[in-house]
Amino acid sequence: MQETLTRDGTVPLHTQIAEALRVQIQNDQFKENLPSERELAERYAVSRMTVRQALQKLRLEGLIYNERGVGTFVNNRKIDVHTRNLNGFSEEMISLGLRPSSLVLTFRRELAGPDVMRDLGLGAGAEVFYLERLRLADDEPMAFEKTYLPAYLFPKLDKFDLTKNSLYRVLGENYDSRMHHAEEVLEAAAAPKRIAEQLGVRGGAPVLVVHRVVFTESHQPIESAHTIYRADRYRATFYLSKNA
Amino acid sequence: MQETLTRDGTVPLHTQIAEALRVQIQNDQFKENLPSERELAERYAVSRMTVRQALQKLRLEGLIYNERGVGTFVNNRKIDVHTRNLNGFSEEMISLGLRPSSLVLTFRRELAGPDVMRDLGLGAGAEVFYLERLRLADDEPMAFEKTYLPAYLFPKLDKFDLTKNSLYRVLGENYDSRMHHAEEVLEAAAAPKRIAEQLGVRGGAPVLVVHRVVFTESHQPIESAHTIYRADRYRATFYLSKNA
DNA sequence: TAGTGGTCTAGACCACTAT
DNA sequence: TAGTGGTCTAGACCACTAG
Repeated sequence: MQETLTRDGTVPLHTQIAEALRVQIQNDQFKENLPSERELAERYAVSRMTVRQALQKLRLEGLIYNERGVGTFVNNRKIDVHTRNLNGFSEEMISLGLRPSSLVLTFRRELAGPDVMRDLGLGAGAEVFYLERLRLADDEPMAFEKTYLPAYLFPKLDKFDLTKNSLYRVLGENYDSRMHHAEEVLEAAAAPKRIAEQLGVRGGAPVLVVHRVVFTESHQPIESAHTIYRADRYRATFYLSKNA
Repeated sequence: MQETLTRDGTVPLHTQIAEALRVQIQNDQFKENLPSERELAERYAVSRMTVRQALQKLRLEGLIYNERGVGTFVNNRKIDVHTRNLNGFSEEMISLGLRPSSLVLTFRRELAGPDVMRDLGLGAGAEVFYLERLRLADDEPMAFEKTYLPAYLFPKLDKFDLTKNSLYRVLGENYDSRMHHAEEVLEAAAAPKRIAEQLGVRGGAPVLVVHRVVFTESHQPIESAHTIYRADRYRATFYLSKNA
């Protein structure tokens, strides 16, 4: 069997192979063990190093693992890694089998505070867009989210309807600004009254606070966000590796 | 300048290069930008692919980042990534500049419960070692930790004094069992009374619960642990990447 | 012994950035 | 134009595992 890849240089071969394998894994095309690296190289008509690059990606997600001298195997634990969802709240909820929706509570331009200035690498007096959203999953409150974006990078951002459009899609399609990596700090807290009310929990109930700063490929910070999850509805899963 | 590496095959060249670069980065040997990949290849007398493997490791930790057509740069944000500390509590505390210590509260052999059986892939009736420790940083309670280990993998584990020896060191040196990767689930909770007392916080205070399952290279689970951190003392930092 | 993943080489071409 | 990182090739040898 010879699989064909797009070779016009727009999408790296290893990315295409990784995505193809991901689909096949999700559809249980492999019982447990994947074809050997040499066989995959032949199947996709690429070198073995290219196959290894594709497998490395899936390995770091915890989707597969290797045994020296034995082979490559599918990780049968059905983990849904938070890391994998560097695409935003909506995608993560969908992958969890939930229907996401949002309520925009606030959207305005304002002066950046000291923490936001530091996160986004801004100077004194810089302005940001401040977006406050209630995030729902299956129409039930899941998280309260405060997002800050540098105003100078996204002129006229307030012209977009963020009720209907994904923020990341707006940034990507209209400003050519795409997330590439991010820093996240997770901590536990007691819900302040105003946020507890929005989330539908009692004041002081435990919440998981995820503070995320998102960067482009050239390491420019484009977003600082605080997502306050209901502890009874959300847990964050990570996959750690000595190779990372 | 020609750097020499150990070439007896015991430690991969890319690992040695990564560690050498890590030290140089910590000592601010590079102002901001690293030498180019081609220059590093020459300096260490290896191929460029080997250098890239070393850099990939540091990139996934968030220690460095790349700009196409420009170069490789040190990430100046002083983040202390939780992922990097796949070595245990002690190492993580030291990297945070704190002095770690432990108090063993319980250490016994017992029948595995259903959750532990699932985590460790054990059958009904299997036994585990149960270890309960209070983890201190600078002599102040930081976390309460419950650890489960398959008894059949670690016979006579109870002969070791875990007050003085690192658990991971004991497993590595005496049972040749080394952690290679792990799954972690993080959630927020309210501290139950008994644990709150140990941690020195009021009952119901927010805590960050980290549930970790540790695997060897051949994907055998060797440990299931629940670490309950004081929310006022601990936050977990992660670095996420599209390449992972 | 045959097959596997882990490592490594010595090149190559590309798109991109800075000058 | 020169230099950079991103990608890819077509090999190679090794340690390891299974039969």
